[in-house]
Amino acid sequence: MATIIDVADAAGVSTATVSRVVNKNPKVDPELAARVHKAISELDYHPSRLARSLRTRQSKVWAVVISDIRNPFFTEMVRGIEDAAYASGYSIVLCNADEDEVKEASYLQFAIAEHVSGIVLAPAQHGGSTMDSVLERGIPVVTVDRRLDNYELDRVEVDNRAGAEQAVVHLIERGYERIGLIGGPQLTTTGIDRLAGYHRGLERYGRQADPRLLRTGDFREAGGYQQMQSLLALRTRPDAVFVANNLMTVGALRALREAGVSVPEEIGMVGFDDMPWAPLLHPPLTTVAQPIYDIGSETARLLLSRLDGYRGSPRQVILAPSLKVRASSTPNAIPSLRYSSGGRG
Amino acid sequence: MATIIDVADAAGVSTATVSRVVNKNPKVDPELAARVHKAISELDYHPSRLARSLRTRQSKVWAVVISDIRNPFFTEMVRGIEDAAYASGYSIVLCNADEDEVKEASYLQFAIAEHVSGIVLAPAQHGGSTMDSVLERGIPVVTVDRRLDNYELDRVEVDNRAGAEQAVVHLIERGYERIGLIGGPQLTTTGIDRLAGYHRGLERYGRQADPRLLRTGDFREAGGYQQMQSLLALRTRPDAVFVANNLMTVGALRALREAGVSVPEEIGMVGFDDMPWAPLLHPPLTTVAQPIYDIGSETARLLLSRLDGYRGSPRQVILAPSLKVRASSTPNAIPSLRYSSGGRG
DNA sequence: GAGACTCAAGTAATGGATTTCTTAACACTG
DNA sequence: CAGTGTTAAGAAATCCATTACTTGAGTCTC
Repeated sequence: MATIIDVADAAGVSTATVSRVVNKNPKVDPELAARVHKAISELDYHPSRLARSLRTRQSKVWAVVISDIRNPFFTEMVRGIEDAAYASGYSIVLCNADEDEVKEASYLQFAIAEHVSGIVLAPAQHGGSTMDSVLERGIPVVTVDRRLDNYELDRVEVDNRAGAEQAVVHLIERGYERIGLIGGPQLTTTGIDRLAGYHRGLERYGRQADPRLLRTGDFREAGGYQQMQSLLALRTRPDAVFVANNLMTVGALRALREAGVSVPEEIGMVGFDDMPWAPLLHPPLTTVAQPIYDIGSETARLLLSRLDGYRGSPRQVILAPSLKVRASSTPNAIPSLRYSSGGRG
Repeated sequence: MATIIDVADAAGVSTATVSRVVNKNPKVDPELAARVHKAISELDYHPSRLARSLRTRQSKVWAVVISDIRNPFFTEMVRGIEDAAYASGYSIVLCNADEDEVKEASYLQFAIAEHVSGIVLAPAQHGGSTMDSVLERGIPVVTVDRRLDNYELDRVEVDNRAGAEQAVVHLIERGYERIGLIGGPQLTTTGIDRLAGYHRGLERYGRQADPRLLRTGDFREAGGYQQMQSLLALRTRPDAVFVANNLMTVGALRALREAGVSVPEEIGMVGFDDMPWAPLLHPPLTTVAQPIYDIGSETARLLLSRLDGYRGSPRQVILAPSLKVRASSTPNAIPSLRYSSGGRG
């Protein structure tokens, strides 16, 4: 493997000159530059990022720490980040914290040690994550989807409260009376905000939440399944349920299917996060859709501006969710319509 | 940020001794070691991986180059890899080649430059990927899901041919006559093998493929949608379709839904790759299920054994797929049964 | 007790780049 | 033509750890 010294020797120049050529320093004699280029291609020389990073104290890499790689929401978001990063010459190291604060912390340590130039974080817990060591080192951080309440950072989210509120209002307007909730962990801001939106939706119609209909899941399929089973075990079941994320919705639907409960007749359903297969479910699922890819690209934009030297106060980008009404929440729909509506838009 | 020199000064020893303590070299005076440990924790010293990797010419990182991060198959597989890697002290850099050979090559270059200790690759093209530069450097590579025909490498796959064959045989036995195919790119071994399995399934019943019913997709949702539309435009449509991957199946189902075609009555469907939501679709989807997580952990196992010094000839691990029969392929099923069968197993 | 041997600890080379500082060549000015 | 300024190129320091080699103290043996 050729090093800069080999190239310098081959081209008959110093390593400094090779470095200048590689880094496109304009004040190099074109003839010398040509010799260097020739040597580089002949020796198939590729600068060691390791050595370069060690010296410059930065690498063109972002750490993207997400909470669950199996959640299609996050992977689609990562795509949005990656496209923007790639276009600006950055690579991404994807770290799956698995909703585990310890794993998250170890990945943040990794990011520091690796001298990444920026971090995107979807925190496992809103109050956790001691980011101090990261921030001390001046590494810019953007939180996405969820936020950290104890730090003032650039962040991108959707208006989770509004989204949940819309979902509940929609269910009320469709005539549902006993609206249950399978919420997210109260350690996450999305869990908190969506719960708040649920309450606000009810309040808008002068209703109060029935605590017996409230469940807290783990944002995973298994949690949705369990919590729905628990709701079904009630003496008086809810007649509709708002489920606060996509994976839990899958689990909840499975529980309903197994119990032979018909949707939307016996129980109406609205999920959070739209997915390509949502309209194909039985019945097609009403969801609160987030502009996932845009969330990713907005996040990248904020990080890029920091890396570009922006030193202003933290910004927040709040994107609007939108309700995709489909059959799972429309008991009074004409059956033939029920399956045709709700394209992916 | 503290360096090894700071620690050495604080503890009153040389950097060599600090390094020995950090690397758990047993021949260090316990008293000195204690002083070093004290200094390390007081200064909050973390060794620079960069410097360490530069010196040792290896880093405890694997590059995992997958072809499509939006495909849940790959993300679940990555989980399998990651769990095993993490347990052995390795981190993972996930690279999304996006079915693009150029991007794939650039990520492989990145992996070399980064001195990763191993590479997991799901190649975009079976004959492409000049792995020469990687292999020259002795970096162990395991291909997964798809293989590279021009290199002899450790690899993990499912028996794609058998899976496709099973799917087609199943459709025949359910009474379907004109069985179409939405296959994968013939640049991928999975695309090739699943096509071969399709043919073999037909042959087992003495049938021949009707070329008008064969379509080649791109393993993405949009491709499945288009190809299904194209099949629906035929004068004599197929009465069943085998779709060679999960995302294309979603697209194909969307096309059917939009065209108002009933499944399984007018057209029977079998998809490749089971997903949590497959039983929840309308109708519940028959699939060829792969042991995805196990594919990931087997891959990690092969890579770990190479890193452990194994120098033997390349191994192949072929896992068996299994057919999950659900309603989308069973036109004669008793309706009430149709929705209860097909748990996730 | 001198020479051989052990062994822990230190010194310094090393990995591969970047970058500050220095040098030398050249042009320009008075 | 001496003195100054400009500038490209080279020399060498630097980033931070690992490790081969060296040193020196202590042990052992005859």
